[in-house]
Amino acid sequence: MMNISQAAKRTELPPKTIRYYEEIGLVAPARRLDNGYRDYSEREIHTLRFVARARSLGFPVEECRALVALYGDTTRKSGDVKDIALRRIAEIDGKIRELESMRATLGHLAEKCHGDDRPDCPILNEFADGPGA
Amino acid sequence: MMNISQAAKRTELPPKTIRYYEEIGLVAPARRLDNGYRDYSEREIHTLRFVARARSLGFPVEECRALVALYGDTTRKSGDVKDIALRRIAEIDGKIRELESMRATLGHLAEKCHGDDRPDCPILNEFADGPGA
DNA sequence: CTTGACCTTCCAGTTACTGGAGGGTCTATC
DNA sequence: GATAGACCCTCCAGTAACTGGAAGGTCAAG
Repeated sequence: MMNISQAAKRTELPPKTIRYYEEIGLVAPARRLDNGYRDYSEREIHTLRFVARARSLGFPVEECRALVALYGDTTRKSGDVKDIALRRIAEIDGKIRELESMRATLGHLAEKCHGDDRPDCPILNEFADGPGA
Repeated sequence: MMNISQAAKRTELPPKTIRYYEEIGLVAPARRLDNGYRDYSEREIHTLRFVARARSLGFPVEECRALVALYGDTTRKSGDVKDIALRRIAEIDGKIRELESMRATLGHLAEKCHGDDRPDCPILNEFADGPGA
């Protein structure tokens, strides 16, 4: 008799998110009690946690779906899982590079800006006239 | 007589995006020709480029709105601009840290995974049983 | 028996576009 | 003048992954 808010506590996912994962078929529909309430077993908590961990590492929901399927497939090849992970790593690396480039540009600009009551502002100037103009 | 696709080339924004920015009031509505086509002047190209640069540095559209307003306000305080930039930098730093943490975890896991035809997979194991289980 | 905290479903909104349908316009060519 | 291809317009729907809220049923305590 574990209702959705208990499941939420155990998985650290909000109830809304659990319902959502069920709705999109990322996890199997929960058993229902006579009153219509969802009832969770350890098995489902386990799957929800699996998904929560994958999501927290940045895997998009569709890849979580694939990962859940691989997890349930005892004939899987670990190479398939690793491929997904490596692709994800490459994406993360790309995003980090992009953010670091933004961070560097913004850092330089902020340094050059007095940040006082006067209107003169190198940040706006660069936005207006382009890099290094 | 600069139509939207010319403006798109000059600003490196897709025509759809330019229309969108107009629709949400991020930029002023373009003048229209008799046939209903938008017609852009240098002034608008300038603003669109301003927005494009701010967006490329990761400022959300709403902050771009604020930045455009500050740009047009000759009585602005550069401190207000700098505040926005510093907040943005803090956000970027937070995202970078988050991504680096994901990256580290995934890197370790991928290293430990053979990535061959066998089903045994430390990545799935960790997703299933939690960190360090 | 009522209050408050649950639960349910369904709908709308978020961010910043992007794709596509349906339809008008312009330019060049036949 | 007709047609083709490349434009332009508007409006609607969809994306990712939820989140908030309304409307209404349920349950446990007092």
